[in-house]
Amino acid sequence: MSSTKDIILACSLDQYLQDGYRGLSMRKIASKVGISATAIYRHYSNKEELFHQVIKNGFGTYTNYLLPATQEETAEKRFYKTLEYALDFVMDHPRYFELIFVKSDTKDELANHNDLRKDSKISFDFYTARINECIETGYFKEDHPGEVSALLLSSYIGFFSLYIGGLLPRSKKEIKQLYWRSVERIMSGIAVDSAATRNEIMK
Amino acid sequence: MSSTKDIILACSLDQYLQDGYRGLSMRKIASKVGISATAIYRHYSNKEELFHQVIKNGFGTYTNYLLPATQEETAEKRFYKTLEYALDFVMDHPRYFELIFVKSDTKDELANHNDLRKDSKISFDFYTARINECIETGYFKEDHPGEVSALLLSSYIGFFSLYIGGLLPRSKKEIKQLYWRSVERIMSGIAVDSAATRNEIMK
Amino acid sequence: MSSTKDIILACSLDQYLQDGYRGLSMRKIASKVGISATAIYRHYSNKEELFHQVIKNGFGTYTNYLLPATQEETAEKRFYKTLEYALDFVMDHPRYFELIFVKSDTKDELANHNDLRKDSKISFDFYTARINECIETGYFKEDHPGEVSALLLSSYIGFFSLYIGGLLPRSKKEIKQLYWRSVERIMSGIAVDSAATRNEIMK
Amino acid sequence: MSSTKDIILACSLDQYLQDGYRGLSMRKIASKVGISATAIYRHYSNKEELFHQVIKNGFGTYTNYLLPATQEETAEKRFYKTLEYALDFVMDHPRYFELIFVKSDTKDELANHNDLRKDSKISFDFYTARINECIETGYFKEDHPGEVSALLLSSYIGFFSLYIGGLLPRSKKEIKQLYWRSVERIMSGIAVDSAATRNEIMK
DNA sequence: TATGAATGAGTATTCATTCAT
DNA sequence: GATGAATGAATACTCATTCAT
Repeated sequence: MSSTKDIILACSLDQYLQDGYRGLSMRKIASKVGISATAIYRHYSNKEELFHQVIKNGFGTYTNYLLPATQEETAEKRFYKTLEYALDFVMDHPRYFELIFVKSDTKDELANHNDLRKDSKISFDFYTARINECIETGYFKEDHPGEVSALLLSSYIGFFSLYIGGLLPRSKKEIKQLYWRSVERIMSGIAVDSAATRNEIMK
Repeated sequence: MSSTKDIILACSLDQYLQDGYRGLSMRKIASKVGISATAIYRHYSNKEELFHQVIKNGFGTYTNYLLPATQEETAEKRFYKTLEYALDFVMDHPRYFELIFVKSDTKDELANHNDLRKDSKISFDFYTARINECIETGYFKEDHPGEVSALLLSSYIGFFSLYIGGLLPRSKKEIKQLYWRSVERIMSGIAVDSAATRNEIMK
Repeated sequence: MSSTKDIILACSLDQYLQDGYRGLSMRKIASKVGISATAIYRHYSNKEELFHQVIKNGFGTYTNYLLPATQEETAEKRFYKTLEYALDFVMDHPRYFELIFVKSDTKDELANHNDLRKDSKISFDFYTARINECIETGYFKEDHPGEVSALLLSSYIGFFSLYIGGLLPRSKKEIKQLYWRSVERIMSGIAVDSAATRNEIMK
Repeated sequence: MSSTKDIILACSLDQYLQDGYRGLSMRKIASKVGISATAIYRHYSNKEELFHQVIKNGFGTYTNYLLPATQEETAEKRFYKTLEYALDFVMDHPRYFELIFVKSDTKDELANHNDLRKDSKISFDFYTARINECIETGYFKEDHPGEVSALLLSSYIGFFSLYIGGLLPRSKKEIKQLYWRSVERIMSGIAVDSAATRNEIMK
């Protein structure tokens, strides 16, 4: 029971995922839907509103990838499943990933629309909640959950941003393995333990 | 003694940093420079070549920020100075950072132009070289330098991508402090040591 | 009840017949029609398609001039009526004649579009068919109909090409008479009969 | 001892012969010559004057092909050599042929410039002179030399116009043979002799 | 709900030409 | 003789949007 409105949205997404923002024109969308360009205005008052919905859907999809992680039994497993599902998401929908995490068009939207900010915050809070659990169970060091969450999300976004941009030229299989090795590095640290030395140098 | 050619370049950058790629039109650039739109073509054969130069300048600037790090005395200091200068760069030129690390327009350029790939590779190799030194001096754990480099660059890009996108709403001062705390976390790891457990869960 | 689409076509023709291909610009056409330049694109997807239609109309008109010749009773009359109608065509629509027989723009179109080639072939085949009849009835010498057709068409095109170009500066009436005298010459030959001599010289 | 002026002319010709009139731009010519676009204006006051000279050269070349025919011993041989050299010309320089016999740009020039008309008249008169000779020697029927000349030139132009336009798709060798067969047909006529019948039908 | 027609602003780019040097 | 800088008009074409139906 998908209304024309939904079909327009889906095709906009399609079009965006295929050609990027520059390929997202009302006419192309309309032709993909099979209606006239002007018909879109029946459902969305202008391009901005339409694109707004597209982004909203993007966040929704991402969230739907993550949520099942909550069904795992232990905090540790919930944490790792979250990482795994986030990996699945970017592997399944690389341009989706771009849409919500990389594109500046999206960031402009985020800056101007509170509802999208809320959506985007969900993923962040989801990470934070998982991390919090791990700290509480003693699996993670005592730390500030939000900041750890920021670190993990940063690494995730930066990592796949490089990959999608072609700056980590590996096969899908290799990139997955590298992803997990990177996770492991963040878990255990890359430096031989000498926090004292570091503090001194870092001032 | 800046020639028109240089002024065009500077204004293109300005225009790009202000409005993004969508706002980068020959006419707008020209009006910013104060010449006719067609006069640009005397200096750059087309928009692509002009944008290419803009990006090239971006990479150049970034590289110029990093290079002085090599003058430090020890591998550790060279490593931390690299991180510090990278921080300076993004603080001084946040939209520049976007230009070379985030914008997909740039990635398209990278995909098609070997010279830019080379430029972009420099920063990666620079990181790798610093890390390699730290491993050799025993300051870092034995590890694959390129992969550690990828992790650090990922975190850097993702972190400031979030910040610039407004998803880490902090003051300049706070973000710098958070940056260093994140570095420290990567150094020492976020998990209580139990690699065995991790391996089991992560399969 | 001529739609805007038809008016555009007519004005394109007008514009072309007036200024040649170099004067055939979307803007000029639009201003002639009395609509905005972009409105044309509602009806023709681009200049090429529009010009394609103009040419197609040209061939159509030409064919419509010739066809009635088939209604004559004898092969001879059908042949001469064909020549007469071809004359009428070029007299009524000299720039039309140019469009389909002279302009290299048209030839480019012909080279790239099979449908136009088909249209253009019609006139040739029409001639050939008329000639074939005349050979069969014994009115023409035994000969290769296609080659005779090529000769007649060549003469026709070259003759009026010269006329339109102003290199045969005569009145309309005079040019018609000269046309028929030229036809007569082709019919009966210009040389005193001495094929043997010719063969010798021509090797 | 070719001055820059001559080189510009040669390159304009080159450019024209290569890309047609639409490809004949001052900038392209200049780059071909190896000078700046504005330097052309030292030698030709504008594009029109330059193109004028190009056409003039075209006629000159054509004439140079024909002239040696006068050195034959008999009127008949001079006539056939003329036809042969005209064939050579179009085979050697098909785009040249186009320039002076087909292009409407040239015709516009002819219409506006007496000197070109004079040049163009030379070829016509040359034909006429050859034909006149043949009539006087009794090799051709008694006839109006100028009109016979027009017929021959018409056939020549139309024939190769079709060939160059791709409407007589034959090999170079075949087209030459067809050319001579067409000449033979014009010599001896295509109709079985029955001028009376013709006169009746043609009224 | 939807369409077809139309618009005006905008896109990159090419061109012949002028002018100061 | 020649150049480099610049211009203004023109090119085809795309776009989001409006309006009458």
